[in-house]
Amino acid sequence: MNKVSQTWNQHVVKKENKALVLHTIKANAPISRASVAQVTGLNKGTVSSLVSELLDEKLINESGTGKSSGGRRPVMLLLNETAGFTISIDLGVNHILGVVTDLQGNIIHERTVQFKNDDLEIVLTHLYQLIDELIIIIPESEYGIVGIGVGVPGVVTLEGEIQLAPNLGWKKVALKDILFERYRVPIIVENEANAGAYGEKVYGAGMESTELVYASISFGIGVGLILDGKLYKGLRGFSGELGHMTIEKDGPECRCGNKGCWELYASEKSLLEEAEKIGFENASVEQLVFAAENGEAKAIQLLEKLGDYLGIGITNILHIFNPEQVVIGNTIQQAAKFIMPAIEKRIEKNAIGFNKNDVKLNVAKLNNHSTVMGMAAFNIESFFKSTDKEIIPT
Amino acid sequence: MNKVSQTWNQHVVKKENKALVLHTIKANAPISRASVAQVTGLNKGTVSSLVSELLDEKLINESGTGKSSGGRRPVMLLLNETAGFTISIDLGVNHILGVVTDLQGNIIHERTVQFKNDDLEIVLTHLYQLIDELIIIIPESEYGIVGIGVGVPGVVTLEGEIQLAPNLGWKKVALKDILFERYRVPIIVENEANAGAYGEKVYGAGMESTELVYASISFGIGVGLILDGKLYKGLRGFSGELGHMTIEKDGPECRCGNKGCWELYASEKSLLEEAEKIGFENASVEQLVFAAENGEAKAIQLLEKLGDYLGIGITNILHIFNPEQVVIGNTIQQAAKFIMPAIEKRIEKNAIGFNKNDVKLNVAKLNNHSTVMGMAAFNIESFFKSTDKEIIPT
DNA sequence: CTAAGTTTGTCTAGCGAATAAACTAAGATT
DNA sequence: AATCTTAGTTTATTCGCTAGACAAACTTAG
Repeated sequence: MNKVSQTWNQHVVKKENKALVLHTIKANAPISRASVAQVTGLNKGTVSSLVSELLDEKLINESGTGKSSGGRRPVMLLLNETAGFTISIDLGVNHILGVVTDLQGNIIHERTVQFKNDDLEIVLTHLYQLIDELIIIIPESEYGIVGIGVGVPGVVTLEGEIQLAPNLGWKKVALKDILFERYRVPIIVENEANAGAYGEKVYGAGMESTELVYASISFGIGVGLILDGKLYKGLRGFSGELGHMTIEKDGPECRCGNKGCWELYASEKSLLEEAEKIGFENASVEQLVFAAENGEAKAIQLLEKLGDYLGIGITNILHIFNPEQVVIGNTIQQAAKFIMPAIEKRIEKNAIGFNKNDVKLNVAKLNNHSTVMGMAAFNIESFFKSTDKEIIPT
Repeated sequence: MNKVSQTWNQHVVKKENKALVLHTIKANAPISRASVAQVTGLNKGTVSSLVSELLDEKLINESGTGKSSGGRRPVMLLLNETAGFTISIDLGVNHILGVVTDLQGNIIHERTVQFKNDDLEIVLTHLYQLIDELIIIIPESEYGIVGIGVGVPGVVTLEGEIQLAPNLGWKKVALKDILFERYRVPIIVENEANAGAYGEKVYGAGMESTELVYASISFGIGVGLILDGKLYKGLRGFSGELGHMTIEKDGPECRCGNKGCWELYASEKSLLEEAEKIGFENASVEQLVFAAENGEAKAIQLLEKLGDYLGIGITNILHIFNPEQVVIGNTIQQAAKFIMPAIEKRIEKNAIGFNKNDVKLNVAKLNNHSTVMGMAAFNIESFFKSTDKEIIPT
């Protein structure tokens, strides 16, 4: 018989309590030791000693005294947000968006590259160049670059290998290993919709929600699932392929091999194809929205039809997950004014009352930064986990 | 600011370690103290003292000495499975299945009632009578009836209120309160598919799986989700309404208000309606299977078509969740021989490789006992949780 | 049959981490 | 100025785990 389970001992207790104190300071800064004790339920003395360790590790700072509430004035504590920095990247089909954030998720610097050719070697060159430029900008700090995170439009395994990125034309790219080889810092590679979901949960529209579904509507459709407050990835990391959920069982064949997939009706690609058919030649979403805003009926109809199709899939989502919130993100956001009412109308008409009553439907609050901020959140979370002392086994 | 979080202290450590020891004994019985220490990673002395407490609480028993492996012979430990009993019930549309189980999930006694009239008052009378009969049978024990659990074909809130049971014609029935009022023991009311999923996970086909989707195919379709090893219920408990997932966007209207719902194509109801159309008057699933087994082409075709429709929805499930296992349960199991190959064929043809490669597709191993055993598992788990000492807050 | 080695299970001492309570510090209130 | 309040530190105590010693009970080898 093999040793199998996590045992519980005082090391674990300390680790968890320390993380709790750190998280409390991060979330409520500036805050005094006394308030931390009250919020967490820990004893004042315990908090004092944990805080002193966190100060030693430069993870937090004292920031002068606060206001008295009738007695001695408190010493306020802050997260030392510049103790380290993340490099967080949204790798898209024809652009890369890269940011440097501090440990609080504040964007220190931002940079975008546009390109046409999606060949792996070429994109990697752009990526290296972008990362190298961001690295130069990062100020000196205690922990330096705590991680590089990349969100990609494709299927990513739990091990950070891109299995398939159809819109880039990539297969089996071990991006995590490639980047680690080059930069020797912790690397996280994650699906773009998963990252977007997490970004909206941590910094965006979903800060109050634990059950959140993020629908990334762009060229294709990807969905990120936050269930019970955590990103849900499935057995191998391939969950959330709702773009390839059949909504028309005898519909046309999708390139994925399935039939009548949602993204054949409700993606940017399908929108632009429909537009082409009725005379909008080579149009972009932006142009269609512009036309719609100028009152062009054909454009308005196109967008509303798209919203209706989106509503069909989102109704399914409500029935499947009973989420607290559904967030619509990625490039389609530009058309929010026209699609959101159509989505709501479809849900209102079709969804089961219990499942639609308490749900909030929102546009991504971080705009085109959902993915990049999700990657930042992954990086930061992973860094703080690594600062917990290792448990020494016997 | 309010006290908000669980703090970690040595009471929690002890509670968790004790639960770990108990669970290890439950899962590996008969087992010696030494082996428990090895398996859990806890110190021998710690195990000894926790075991002695568990013995005092009559939750476990010593059962004589085991075989020596070259030294002193071990004292084997067993779960005291008869320290208490559960009453677990599957409340169906025209029958009630009730069982008494011990704490290991062994069925001690079983009883079924059939009826035609689904009026609440009448069904409750049957239910009371059944429970009363089961109570009489339960032997004297340390903890007595540790809980009554009822699985119902309907939408159940987190608070155990039946919001709607369409096939029973019930609305807003606070069954949990009603039963507690009468029996004064812990009551659990849960959706039938959720219970079935849990039953298969704990005692059935899914014992090795942490990501399991259980599709209960009967008059309607309900789905239970085991994600990350736990039952996933969504924000209010209404997840898993995959029966009302649109698979034909312009399909006929469902009584739920949506269009082209999966259960309009792939449920027992739809099967029997189709059968009626081609001359099987007033047939049952059983009769159709009988006909198919006798080589009647029309019956075979009907069942295969049903399997094909099921395959469409299950393909969606694979894309949405990337599960480890999909289990088909409830009354449709009788037709497994004909529908399973059709389901597999559809998945093979339509599902994305990544999502179908590692998935296991199975028929419920507990047959028509999935729900009842799930309720037993809920009861037992809830009982063991309640035996953990309370953490005294300061 | 005996001596040596092995395994099980208990016991004791010690350690780490949390708590309670006393204490110091520094303000507000009357 | 005297007293009350609140913040933060220090000390003593408690609790649960671990290590290691030890006794009991068994196997194995000569």
